[in-house]
Amino acid sequence: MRLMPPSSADEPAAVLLSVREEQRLMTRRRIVQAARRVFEDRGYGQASIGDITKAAKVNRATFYLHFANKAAVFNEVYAEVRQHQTGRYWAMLDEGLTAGTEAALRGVLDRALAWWEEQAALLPAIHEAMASDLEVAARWKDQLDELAGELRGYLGQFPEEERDARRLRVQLMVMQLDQLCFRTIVQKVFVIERDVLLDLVCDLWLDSLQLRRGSDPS
Amino acid sequence: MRLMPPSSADEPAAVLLSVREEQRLMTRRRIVQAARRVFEDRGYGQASIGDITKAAKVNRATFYLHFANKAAVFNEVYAEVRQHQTGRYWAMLDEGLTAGTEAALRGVLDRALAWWEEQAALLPAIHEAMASDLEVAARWKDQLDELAGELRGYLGQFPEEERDARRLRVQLMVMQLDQLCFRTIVQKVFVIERDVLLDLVCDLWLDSLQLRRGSDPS
Amino acid sequence: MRLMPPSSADEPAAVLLSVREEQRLMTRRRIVQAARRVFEDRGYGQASIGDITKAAKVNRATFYLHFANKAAVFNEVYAEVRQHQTGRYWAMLDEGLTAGTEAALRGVLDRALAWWEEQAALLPAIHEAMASDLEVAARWKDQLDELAGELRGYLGQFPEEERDARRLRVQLMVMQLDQLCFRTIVQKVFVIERDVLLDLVCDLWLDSLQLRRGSDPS
Amino acid sequence: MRLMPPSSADEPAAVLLSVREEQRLMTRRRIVQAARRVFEDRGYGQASIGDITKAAKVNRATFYLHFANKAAVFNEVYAEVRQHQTGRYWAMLDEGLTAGTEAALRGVLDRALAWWEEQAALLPAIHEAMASDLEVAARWKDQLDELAGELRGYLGQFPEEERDARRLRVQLMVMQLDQLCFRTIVQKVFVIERDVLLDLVCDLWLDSLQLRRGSDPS
DNA sequence: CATGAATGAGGTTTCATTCAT
DNA sequence: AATGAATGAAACCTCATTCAT
Repeated sequence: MRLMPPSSADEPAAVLLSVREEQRLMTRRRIVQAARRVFEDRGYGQASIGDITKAAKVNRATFYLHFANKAAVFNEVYAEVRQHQTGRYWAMLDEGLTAGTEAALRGVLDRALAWWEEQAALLPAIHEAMASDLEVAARWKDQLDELAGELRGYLGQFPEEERDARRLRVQLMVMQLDQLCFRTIVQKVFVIERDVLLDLVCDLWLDSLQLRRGSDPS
Repeated sequence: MRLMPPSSADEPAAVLLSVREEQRLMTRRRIVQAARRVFEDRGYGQASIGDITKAAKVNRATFYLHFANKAAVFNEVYAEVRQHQTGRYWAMLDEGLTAGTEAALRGVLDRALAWWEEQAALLPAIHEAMASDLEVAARWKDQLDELAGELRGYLGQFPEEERDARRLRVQLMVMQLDQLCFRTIVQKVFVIERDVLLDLVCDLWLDSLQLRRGSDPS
Repeated sequence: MRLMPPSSADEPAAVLLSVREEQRLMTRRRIVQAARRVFEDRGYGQASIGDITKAAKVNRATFYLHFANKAAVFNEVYAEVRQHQTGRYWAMLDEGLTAGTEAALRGVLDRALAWWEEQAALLPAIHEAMASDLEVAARWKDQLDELAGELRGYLGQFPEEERDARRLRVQLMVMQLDQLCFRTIVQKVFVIERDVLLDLVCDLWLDSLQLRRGSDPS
Repeated sequence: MRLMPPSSADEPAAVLLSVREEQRLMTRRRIVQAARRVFEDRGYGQASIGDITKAAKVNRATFYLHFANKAAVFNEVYAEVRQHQTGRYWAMLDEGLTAGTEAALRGVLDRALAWWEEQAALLPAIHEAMASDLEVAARWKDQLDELAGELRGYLGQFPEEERDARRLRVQLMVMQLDQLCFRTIVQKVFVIERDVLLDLVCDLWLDSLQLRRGSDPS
């Protein structure tokens, strides 16, 4: 599609992009950022492309130069969120589970809740998109699978034949946490204080994953 | 106003309705049933009122005579699903948990999966509506709370002060099951065989709810 | 249309009407009165039959039992207004013109303004109907012609051959007064104080109808 | 933004418009002209936007690109009519009144009648709109006020303190003429031959405005 | 590359009107 | 005589999308 990129683009960090290319990326960026704001304000279904282009101060037709449709921008917005999360989050979870102590687990879960609190604005849109758009749901599953890949420390503790079941369990617990956070933090349809919530979840994980309780003794 | 109904009308329960009333209810019923079909086919967001009235072979204006908008019919469709579920399902769950044996629990969860399999067609719409419509989400929460009310047998086993936490745990496990079923049975984004799924969930519940494992009697 | 009115109806005042007939008239009356209120509130075009039946607390279908359409009720409402006006108003005008003095004329015009002020609420609807409905416009012309019939005193002063032109002139002046009142009193698009308005019109009539000015001497 | 227009664009009056602009104006023009035809055929209230776009062979959405609603196009149509009238008409009236002779006045009024005859088709819509839409009524008042501004010749004949009253009188006579023309020429609810009408009006104006009758010289 | 203009396809809603009761 | 239910037509409006510039 690009005809004359004078040299290799997208390798390291600060390659020289042609002026055009740079403008193009900037516009794309503007659209993505505007889209995020719009999705936060209006959710997924209610957000129209008109809303997005208006927010980005870009012509509606320009949008179609960069994205095929609403789902496409949404995926880009969502990808950013996931990128931000994935690296740290999962690795941390592995550490916490490997340590296996209540304190470690609590730390991890506390961070998870914090992440939810930060992202609260965008999450209704994400849930909506996930419920209505199979493609988005598939991405979410990918993420759960990435998680599986990161659990090397934790899974290493178990004999080969148990690992699949263990991995699945953790995935289920994460899924449950997701739901819970969504209903309590985002939708507020479930009303529990943060501390109580944290205690509850922590206890539940300890039992469900059969981790040693409380005092990690000698 | 009614001149001639020679004897008591409208007392007990399944009384003679006036002809008018009956026709009216039939039309309403047709709309609700058609709506269900449409929601099953197209999900919530993509379903238009035109689709529904076309399916019900009823004039568009007639729809508005019975319902204020799409959300209103949806609520009626959803209410039917819940009614169908609630009575049996929760009571059964209470029994299973009270028995506390793996076999009993497995039986219950098997029934739950069966329910999900039956309802699979409508569930995408339900999830969509729940994600985008706070009111529908609130109904879902109500249902979880009804559940709590039915757990008399199970909760009775615990001392007063533990009950709240226990109740919450069960609710969380149900929530998790919901999610899991949705992703595996409905969206099929998670691929697990039914047996494996059942084993997994059963084990997880036993641990999470700290029920006695396997053979109880002997 | 009436099958069994036991005796002549509509002659004097208190003929015995059959019960049905009486109910019928009452309903009709309710509709007309409600219609008037609605026309006053919303004008002619914006008033819907639904508005009227809602205001009359009568079923929409009932409306069609009494009137063919909106124009039909409007005509009945309008007829009442005209009835109320015609008798006094025109006779008075004849007297004023016959007297021919400024004082007399001023009295008449003052009453005319008062009438406009009273009717202000309904007039926008009347004007609207008159502009869009030829039939209503025809009624208005009828009224102007009735006026002509009442001017016996005034026209009697002139020789036979002049009378037509004189009559026409008066009609034109009334028409002008109508317009003026509508713009000033009802639409308030023309802003003049009442006194100034009265002076102006009075002077204009004196000139236009060539009446003797001011002091009616000897 | 325009890079290459080598020399001055858009200065004087009938400049080169960009191709885009020109196309846009053409479309707008088509809509306005079609609207006029539709208003002539169906009046104001009965004319729908669908009628207009069908007549213009333009998509309904295109309409909304150019106008906010029916009232907006109507105002543009009406503005054209007024533009066409204003310049000549009022100036002519001033001349006629300044001359003050019956012949001159008759000439003016004859032209006025001719204007009404030309515009007859659109006038029902105009009256309708004026009756139901206060904004349109306000424009009509503006026009009467413009008239006032043009009467320099005529008003100059009177002492300062009389001018206001004189101006108002002329305005009233114009208003009356409007009404009369509407009822006779457009609605034909008043039936008078053109000559008789002209005589009548002419005489009436002479008296009302106290102009010298008939023979001017001597 | 970006844009203004135009389109077509729907969607929701409101009305006037007619039947069967 | 009065009504509740149903209808069909149409109105208005909004969106996603595509051209020509």
